Amino acid sequence: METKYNIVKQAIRSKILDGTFQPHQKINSESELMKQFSVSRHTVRLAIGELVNQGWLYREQGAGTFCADRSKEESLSTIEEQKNIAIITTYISDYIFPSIIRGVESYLSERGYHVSLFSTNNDHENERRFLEKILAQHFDGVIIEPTKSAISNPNINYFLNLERKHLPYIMINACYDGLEPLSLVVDDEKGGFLQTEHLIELGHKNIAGFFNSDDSQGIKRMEGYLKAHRKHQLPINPNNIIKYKTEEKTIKPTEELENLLSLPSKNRPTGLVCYNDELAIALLNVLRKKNLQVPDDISIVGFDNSFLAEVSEVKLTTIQHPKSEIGVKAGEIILELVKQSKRYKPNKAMVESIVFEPELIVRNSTKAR
Amino acid sequence: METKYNIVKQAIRSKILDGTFQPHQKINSESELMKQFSVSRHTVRLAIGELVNQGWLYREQGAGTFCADRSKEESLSTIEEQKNIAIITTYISDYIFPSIIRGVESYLSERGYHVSLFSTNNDHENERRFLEKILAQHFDGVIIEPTKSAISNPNINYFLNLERKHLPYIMINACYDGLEPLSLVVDDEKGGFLQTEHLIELGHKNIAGFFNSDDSQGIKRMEGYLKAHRKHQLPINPNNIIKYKTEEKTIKPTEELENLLSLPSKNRPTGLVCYNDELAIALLNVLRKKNLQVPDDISIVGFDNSFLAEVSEVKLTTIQHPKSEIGVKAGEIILELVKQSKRYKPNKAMVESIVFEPELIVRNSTKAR
DNA sequence: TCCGATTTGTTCGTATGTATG
DNA sequence: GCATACATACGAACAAATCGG
Repeated sequence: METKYNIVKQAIRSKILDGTFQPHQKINSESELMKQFSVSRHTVRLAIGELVNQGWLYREQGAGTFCADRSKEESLSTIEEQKNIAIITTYISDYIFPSIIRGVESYLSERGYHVSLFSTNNDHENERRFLEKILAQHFDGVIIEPTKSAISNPNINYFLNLERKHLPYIMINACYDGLEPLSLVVDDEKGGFLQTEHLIELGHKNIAGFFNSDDSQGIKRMEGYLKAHRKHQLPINPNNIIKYKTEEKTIKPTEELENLLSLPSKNRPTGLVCYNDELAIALLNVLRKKNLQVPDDISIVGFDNSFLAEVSEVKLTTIQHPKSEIGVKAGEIILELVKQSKRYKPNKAMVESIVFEPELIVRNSTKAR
Repeated sequence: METKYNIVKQAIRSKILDGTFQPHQKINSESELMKQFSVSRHTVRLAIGELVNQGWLYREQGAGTFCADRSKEESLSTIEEQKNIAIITTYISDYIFPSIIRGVESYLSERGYHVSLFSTNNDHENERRFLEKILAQHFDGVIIEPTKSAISNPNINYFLNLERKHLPYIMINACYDGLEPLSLVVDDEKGGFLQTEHLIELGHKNIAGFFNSDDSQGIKRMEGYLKAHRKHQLPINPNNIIKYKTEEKTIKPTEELENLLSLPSKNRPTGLVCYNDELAIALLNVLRKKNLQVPDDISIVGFDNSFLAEVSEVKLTTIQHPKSEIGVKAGEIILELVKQSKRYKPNKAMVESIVFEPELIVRNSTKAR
């Protein structure tokens, strides 16, 4: 689908969906589009022709081509309830997302709704594609887990367009800057704080922290790590803070840990604060290879209290994550918002963002020294 | 309305309306129409293009242009294509299903389709509810993982109804008796056979097998277990075969293992064949508590080669499961079926059921004795 | 009201790519 | 492998409608 006319077509469609072209607004003329895309007039006309046929545009000879107003048809089709909620996550199969999705699905399916699933694989381009699809088709609401929430988001226009179309959406796990939607998040800073303080209270003074720097969860957990150090007036060694991107997660943290372990023993960390349980398990593997005992030689704290925490011979000390509960709550809230938007009720402020309080789960991977 | 392309268009339309062109009949080719009306190819294409957009004709590259079957007003009333595939699984978050779902989603979303997710939690009543919803709304195809595939299915009528409505569906992992849909399954009997034979070839003579009896996978893996015993003329001790229902999975197998371990040492099994990796990990926990070493004291074989196999201190010997590959294949096949059903083509037998061949992955949880 | 620049509508020609049978 | 048929893309020309001055 990488034909020239399709490229032109999708580009125009995107500008409609992200709100650049408002209903009845004149779009670029054929000759302008020819220059912009370096294609022949025929190709431009083919692209526009299909969009006209699909009801996105209308043409007026001598005047120009205009963005159609789809709101009327849409309101017709939203009357017959679709009962369809979209959920966009970064990863489907990794780790805790299946639990969140299950929570959403179980709540919604009991109420006659169904869930359409979109996975961005942490790629903004995919996120954009899915938002376009959701805007173009009929969904009653959207639950979004932001992609790369730590960096600025190029798709903000689409979210604003969701608001313009009164399509309710909520965010889970994190939230983009510049948007103020309802959101369901864990207090990640406090989580990171609890992880670190636990080790400090056990007498550890040299604590390494491993944090994903792509999403805001990682950044906040790191801030909690720093806060705990400051509160207990423990000096922070910058070398003890390892930040990694998602793509590097299988290599960089383990390498960096090996570096830390090769230091002279007085400089070597005695405790590891991990971005999540998955990473904790990966680091545990490194420690095994080096014949280091957990928790006797080194303590390690995970995050999420996933099944991984109880799978190994060393049961992980970790932080509770709401997982499927967050999914159920997300289902509840989105349905309430859908109800409000259907009834055109001035919102009763019944629904509010929720911040889940993290909680330390102590198992066998940490020990006083 | 006396433009050339309009003349051509009306002429073709007339031939459809007066029955000269019957549904699915090939109409004159573009070059023939050029001669007939003495117009350029572009003009012919313009005329045909509009008729295609209005649903009078459909084109097939290389084959020709055909008269559409307008009797089905249903397909027309859903103006824009929904491109919506439903997937019904037993569990969303358990284990390997996320990988399968991810495979389906990644394949379909790249092709502009989206996936609606339904989870039965292994309950036929839910399965029925979802099938009703799918029949009532508009979906282009359905991927189903059967619920409790080992016992007879009360929802068979719904599947027959899917066929009546020409709604393509395929089954993954297992297949209901009495239906002959396309299906994607692992050769579970061979898998169970490989698990067991591996232990036999390592010199084990007393091998316990733990099988889920709800789904046909469990039954078939058990049959493979029996077959391996027979092939190697090893007597089968019925007490060594533990069958459990899904609801019992957290309790019964571990209890039964404890019973087996409390037997006098000569009757105690030295190898464990597990329904899947998840169970293997659960049994591994029991063995740890009893201070038994794997693989020195006892060998254990999993199934699925999931992430669980590599998470523990003992890396599991297990059987390869296609996981996300099965999802991708399911996506491929369902789209092919959708295409065929849309085009009303007699199926080209391009698509066939696939049986994935299992493969033994040897790691550290098994050892010769 | 008319003019001219702009914009879309119709039609032709040509060439190459790709799927089908 | 080959002819056929549709798909994509370039170029050119003139017609018809619109709009600002």
